[in-house]
Amino acid sequence: MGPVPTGPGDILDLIRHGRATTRGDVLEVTGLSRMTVAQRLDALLGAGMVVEGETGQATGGRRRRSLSFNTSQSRVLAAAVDTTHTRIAITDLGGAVLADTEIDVTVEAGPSEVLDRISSSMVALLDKQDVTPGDLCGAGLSLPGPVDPVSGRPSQPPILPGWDAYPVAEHLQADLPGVPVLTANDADAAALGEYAAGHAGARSLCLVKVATGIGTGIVIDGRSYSGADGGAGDIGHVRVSPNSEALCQCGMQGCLAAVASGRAVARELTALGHPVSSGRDVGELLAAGNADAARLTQQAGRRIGEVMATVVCLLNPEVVLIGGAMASAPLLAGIRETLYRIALPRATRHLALQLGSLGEDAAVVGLTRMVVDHEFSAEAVNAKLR
Amino acid sequence: MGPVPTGPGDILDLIRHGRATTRGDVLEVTGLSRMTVAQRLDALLGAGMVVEGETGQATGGRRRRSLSFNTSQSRVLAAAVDTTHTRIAITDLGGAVLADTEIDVTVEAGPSEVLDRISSSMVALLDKQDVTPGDLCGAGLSLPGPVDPVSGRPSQPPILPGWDAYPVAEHLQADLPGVPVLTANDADAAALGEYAAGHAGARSLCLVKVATGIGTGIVIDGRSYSGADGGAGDIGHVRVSPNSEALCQCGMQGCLAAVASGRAVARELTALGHPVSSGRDVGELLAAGNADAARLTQQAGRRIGEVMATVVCLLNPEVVLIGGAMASAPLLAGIRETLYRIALPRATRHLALQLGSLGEDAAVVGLTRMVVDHEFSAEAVNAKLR
DNA sequence: GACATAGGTCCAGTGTCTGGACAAAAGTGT
DNA sequence: ACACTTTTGTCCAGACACTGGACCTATGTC
Repeated sequence: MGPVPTGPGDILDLIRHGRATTRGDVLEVTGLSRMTVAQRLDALLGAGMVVEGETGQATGGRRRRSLSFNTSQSRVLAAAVDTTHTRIAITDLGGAVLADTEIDVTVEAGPSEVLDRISSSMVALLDKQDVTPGDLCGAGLSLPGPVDPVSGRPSQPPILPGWDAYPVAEHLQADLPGVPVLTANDADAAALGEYAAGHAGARSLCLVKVATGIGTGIVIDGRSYSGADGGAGDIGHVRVSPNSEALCQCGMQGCLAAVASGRAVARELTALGHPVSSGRDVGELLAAGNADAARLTQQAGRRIGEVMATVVCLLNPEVVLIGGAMASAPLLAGIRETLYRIALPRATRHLALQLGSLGEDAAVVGLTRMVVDHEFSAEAVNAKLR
Repeated sequence: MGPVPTGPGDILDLIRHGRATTRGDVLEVTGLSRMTVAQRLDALLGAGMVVEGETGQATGGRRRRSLSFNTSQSRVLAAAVDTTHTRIAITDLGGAVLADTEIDVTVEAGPSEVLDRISSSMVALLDKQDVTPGDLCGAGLSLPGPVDPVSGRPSQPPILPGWDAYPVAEHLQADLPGVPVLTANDADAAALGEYAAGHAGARSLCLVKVATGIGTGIVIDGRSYSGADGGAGDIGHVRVSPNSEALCQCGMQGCLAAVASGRAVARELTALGHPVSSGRDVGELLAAGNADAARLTQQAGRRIGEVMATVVCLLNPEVVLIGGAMASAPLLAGIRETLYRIALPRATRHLALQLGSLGEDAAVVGLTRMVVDHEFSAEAVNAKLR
């Protein structure tokens, strides 16, 4: 067995991560000979993994042709499952959404029924767009609960009854012959999406998803960190109000989620005469400019900021983003207010705290990135190309 | 430039991390031919990086000779700086302390004076043990404050006046010609030490250092995580008692460190007639079986447990260890009590929460590990051995 | 002493990468 | 139009490194 010193995959990695954008760059970065680089690029161009473009750089001679990852060589099918609805999308390999749909299905119906419904919607979406499973390089699914990083299965999820250790990927694979299926936690996927879309250089990024529940996703050095058994980022059940009587879904009292989640804000809004129930409903009121919703959401943000102060001190992230259905100016203002007051100045000094840029698409984009990172890793590509 | 497909360094990595302990293992894991493996091992054995041992495995034929990293091929000089004293040690490459000394020097004296004193003590210790700088493969120094992961210099330390961005490594290098000097935060170093000594397989480990101050070190996948600018793990200034009037060193009120650190406990003990001031003093009272110290330390543990609940929810670590001068049964009991009551059951279900096993040596062992990881990385070894 | 396992070494063959030379392509200037 | 520059493609002999089989030695057990 001949070894693969510097295979095409390694070159692709350089190109995908922007460390080389022309042939000259590849030559310089790898130190390989021109012959070898030409060979590698032949393979990559031949396989359609890389495409050439033109750069307008006028240097007094022939212009160098730019190299870039071919994001339209195939598609990714992504499904972002949330408690009451699921977003399904077909994306190109850069995370651009080519087609999407949304179905109303509550996770409480259990994995078998939910996944069947997702599966048939996926097939319908593929059909409608004239995409066959063969056009897909992978599929991804995110869940609103912890996912074991090794097995890829739900890991003792608090709000997904009957889902524990359910073989999610295997279930979907039945309708997607030959397509690898990856799974992740929704906040983790969203964090990876925001990382890929706008903060690809950041050493550490933290996304707070505020919707019906509250959770965070952590990206360190470009890789999702999900903890020993997938439970990392679960800040919804941190005790913030020891004396509060607000009962949380988890059965405890005083959880952050019990006083600051979409569910909690919805309850307060209902009491004020705006009958809503989910974080998404609150988001709609916010978008409509409802003053009560803005005030209560900002108040929730202040409580979330308390916990985020600890998170920021502990992780010292470069970027903190706010996502989820309730992501909005009032929420950001509330979080910012408490965070900057409570946390050590040194921890917030270089911190970028802002709203996520992808909105509802974050998880879908993150899933695409996961699939692409997996299917176009140096090893995978080296294995594919002889 | 000939590439290095699978250099000796890669083989050493396998051996160092216990993924191959015999020649047969190396053959199987790498898939290389016997000839090549023999060549690589010749190089490693010849350079003294690997030594052979005997295994008593009776398999009905010739016994396989075990391969192990040669921990006595050279030495590491480690200095663990704490607020009032510094521990200096010479270790072998496995982290075993061969000689050590301690000097009383307060960091408030400023970097130049402190490092001069450390430097001369280092030289004295080397002389006494007949070790020359040439026998060292590296040196490490840990500081009780954030260290920038890129520059290796103190990064806006709250309690190290005058140390900000001071070129620590360069200062020490003057007396250690040709010896690479690495720097780290003390809790990070201690976490890495405990990881190396007893939890080498853990995906994520968190060490809480409770001494005069409170901080944590985080190890993920065998590598220290210190955040965007070295500030990760700084939980001492998380607000736990919003209404407390206890003023913290940092100028704020209600910090964890203000109510649960060694300094806080010492103050309370002094009020009870035991005149002490540092976390170390408290540790001595604890060791002597003082009941007041035990009670107050356990009480401090309860407060620390509150914050650790958040930490555990956020990071979902596999192992949490208690270290620092106040590490003791009462402290552990206090932390355990609150943590298991407050945190989500799923987060603590598989959690190993215990006292660190290295005590005062943790940081020194961690520094050794840092140096060894750096100097005997696959790339470094491949570069050294042709 | 027969047999099993671990390990060393020789050697021809294979395949990959180098590095220099040369040429073509695609620009810019006079 | 012509010379010059920069980027890229291609040819080729030589240098290396690794394979994989054969054969041998060392060190065990039964």
